[in-house]
Order: sequence, then C-alpha cells, then structure tokens
Amino acid sequence: MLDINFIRANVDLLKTGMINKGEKDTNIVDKVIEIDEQWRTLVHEIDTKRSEANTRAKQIGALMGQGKKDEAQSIMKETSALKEEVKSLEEKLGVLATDRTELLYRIPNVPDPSVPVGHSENDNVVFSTWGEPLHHDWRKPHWDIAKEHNWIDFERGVKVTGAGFPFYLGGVARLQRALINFFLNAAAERGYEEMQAPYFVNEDSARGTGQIPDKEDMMYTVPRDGFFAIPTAELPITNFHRDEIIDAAVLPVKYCGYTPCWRREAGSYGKDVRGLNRLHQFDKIELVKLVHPDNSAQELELLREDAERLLQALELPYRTLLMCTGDMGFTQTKKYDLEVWSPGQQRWLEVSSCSNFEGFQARRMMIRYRDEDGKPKILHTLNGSGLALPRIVSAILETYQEESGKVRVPEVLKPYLGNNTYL
RNA sequence: GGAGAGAUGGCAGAGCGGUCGAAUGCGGCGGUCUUGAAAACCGUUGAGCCGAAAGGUUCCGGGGGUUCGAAUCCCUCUCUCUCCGCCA
Repeated sequence: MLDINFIRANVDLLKTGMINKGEKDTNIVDKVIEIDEQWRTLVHEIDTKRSEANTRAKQIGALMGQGKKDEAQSIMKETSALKEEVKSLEEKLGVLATDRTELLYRIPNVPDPSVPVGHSENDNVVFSTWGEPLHHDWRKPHWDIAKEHNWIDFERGVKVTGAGFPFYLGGVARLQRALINFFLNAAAERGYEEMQAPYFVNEDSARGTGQIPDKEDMMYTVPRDGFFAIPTAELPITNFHRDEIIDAAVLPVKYCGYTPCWRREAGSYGKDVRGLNRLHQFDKIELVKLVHPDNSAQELELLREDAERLLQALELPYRTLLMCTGDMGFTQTKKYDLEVWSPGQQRWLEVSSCSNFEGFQARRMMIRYRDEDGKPKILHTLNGSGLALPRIVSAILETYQEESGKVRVPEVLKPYLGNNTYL
C-alpha cells in the first residue's frame, strides 16, 4: 500500500510506473484521490459535529452537578438530534473509508528508477553470471538420477497426499537436511538472526504481506481455524514486528528462517512442473530485513550478495537477473532473481528472488521506527530466498553427477554429510 | 474439552457513568548538582486521523449496543492466567 499523500503529490510518476508495470487502468489513481477528497471533507464535518456534541455533553454534566435539571434537559434534546446526524454521516464515512482502502490496495508499488522498463521476462536484464553452464550430452535430468537411486518417490507422494508432495529418501533426504543447516549457518554468519516461525498465519498477517486480497488463491487454508498455510516464511517473519515501533538504533534488523512452504499453484501444468521444478510443498530458507528508508537500496544489493554467496559456495553456475518493470510484481520497487543452471534440463531455474518493498509492506503492517526527532516513521522491508531447496537439489544432482551415475557431494556440504565423497 | 478469573500507556498498576488520554511507581529523555558518575531534586515522556496553523477528533484487547455523556453498564468474539481432564 502506498501513502495516500505520496499518491496525491506524485500522480504522474505513479501512473507512469503503473503503465510500466503493465497495469492498463490508471484511472484508479484519480478515483482514489477523488474519494480521499470526499473522505477528508466528511471527516472534517464529522469532527466538527462531534466537537459540538462533546461540548454539550460537558455542559450537561456541569448543569446536572449544579442541580439545574431543566436546563440540562433542553440541551439533551438538541444533542440527540446532533447525535443522529453524526451517526448517519459516520455510516457514509465508513463506506468511503472502505472504498478508499480497497482502491489503495489495488495500486501497485512504483518501480525504482534503476529498473529497466519492459513488458515481459524477455526484457529482464542479465545483471551478472557466475560459472560456466555445463552442456554435456550424457547428463540426465534429476528425476532420472533420483529414480535410479530411489531418492525421490513422487508416486507414493501422490498416493499419500497428492501431486506435488513427494517423499525424499536416503541420500536426497540427507542432502536437504544438510542444505538447510548450511544455509542457516551461512545466514547467521552474515548477521541474520535465526528464527523458527509458525507454519500457519492468520488473516491479518496474510493481509500484511499482501497475499490478501487478490493472491489468496495461492495459499492452502484451514477454514475452521481461519489459518493460512504459509506460501513462504516471509509471512510469519515479516509480520513478527507488525504494529510495532522499532528504535532506529537497532536497524537494520535481519532474520533468517527455515520453513516448509505450501503453494496451491493452481493452473500451472505442462513440462515446467516435471520433477522438482514445481511442487505444492517445498523447503526454503528465507532472509528478511527491516531497514532505515535511507538504506534500502544499498541493503537490496547486500541481500542479493548474501544469496549469491550461497550458490558460489555450492559451486553451482548461476546468473542474476534484474527484473524489468513488467515482470517484477505488484509490491516490489526492485527485484533480482537468481537462476541456477540445470545441466540435465539445459535451462535456468529460479532459486531466489530478492526484493525491495520499501514502505509498501511496512505501511500495511504499521511497522515503524523512531527517528532522532522522536516521531514514528514507516521503515522499509526487504526479503530474499537463501535459498529454495528443490531446484538446488535438482542442480546438485545434475551438476555433480558422474557418468557412472554416482553423485558427488559439493565440497562445502561435506562436513554436513559425514565427509562422504558421494551422496 | 470443563469450571473460574482477567485484558488499561515501554513495563507495573489505580480508575464513583460526567474536566479521564487516563492517578501513582519504574523505565526513557532534558536539566540542576558533581572533576566525572551515582543518588537526590525539577521538568518532560502514547498513537492514528483532519488541519498551513491554532485547534479538533478517535483510540483503555476486537466488534456491536445502552446513554445527552462509557475505560467504567450490557452483548459477543479473541486472547491470557488458575484449577480439572487430555497430551508430544
């Protein structure tokens, strides 16, 4: 959610940003300003009337105290009429306020000037590449390797739960456990505090990070208790400080957390979903930062580097994309995607997405910091994966496979896997 | 799951239906004193919204109601605590 005052002062900038993000309808901006105008006028009117009513109520109190009942009675009569008036105006105000909020929720964040303008993923800019993508013919996709070793059981996953809920066995189960530990330790070294978060959140939290409204279809729900299964640890971790004011001196606040993530992925079919490419449940380590608004641009670069470091440590070739305006999403001002090379599939797989939301999320969640002047102000939030497991597993199985079919353990993971050479 | 008690400012803790945005204490900040610090003393110290400002308005767990007037009364929801039951 953007600040209505920012919207009022930056109509053109906002509309340009919206068009660049692929929104067709920018009239919503004029509409929200118009409704806000009505809202302000009405607030003023109501406040004035309430002020009057409050004054009279106090007069009545004073008169009653002096025993002047008759005078008090006559003021009471006038006041009840005033009260009716206020009540009907308040109803109007409520409607305006709801409309205003709904419109505000539908206005996307403004892209940072450094973001390339573009319509689709084809306009994303390759920011950097690391390592040499492998192109050997004999390399198999991970689903074949996993089958040979009985490492992943998709079929029984279907039986027990459904498609997209595989079982991991033996070497890959251990590999995932090792990756979780490695990622968390690496994050701790970079100053992120480890957090074990709830796997379900309530509606307020889902609203805070922006899954509600509009994106609730991505989440599994527990209707009886009003919970949502988290699609990413971003939800519980970012909402941790919801409705709080944080001392500026402790910024930046950095958290990391491992959780399973559940996504319904409704409507995604085809060959992209083969193997581990797209699952309904997967594991991820998430990095979250709450920062001073002056530093968020810088903090995004640091966050990206923290994520990239992990791929470098695993010696997996990858590339970093700077997402263009049309492909970056509703809530971000700037976003980098990290894509690992999958030699068995001969394609890039997204394993991390590092985003700056500036005040967009924090404003919804009312996460503020107290500056030197003592006034609470909205802070900036960022998050990034560090990293998502399944595609890393794919990349490891495919990159570290030998022609014999064995899979080597990446050097950096050996301490986590009994110093074994092979998985 | 059953029975009872409760939810007030950063924390603790008062609060008869009428000058209560809320006593008091602690903490925080500023000052006096001190070579410095502590102690003591004085002052100050919640948030949202409207407004250029003056000022106004809203908020005492959430929502609704009674009343001219609600932190105070009623309904409801949520949460916390105590006891019982169950349990990793």
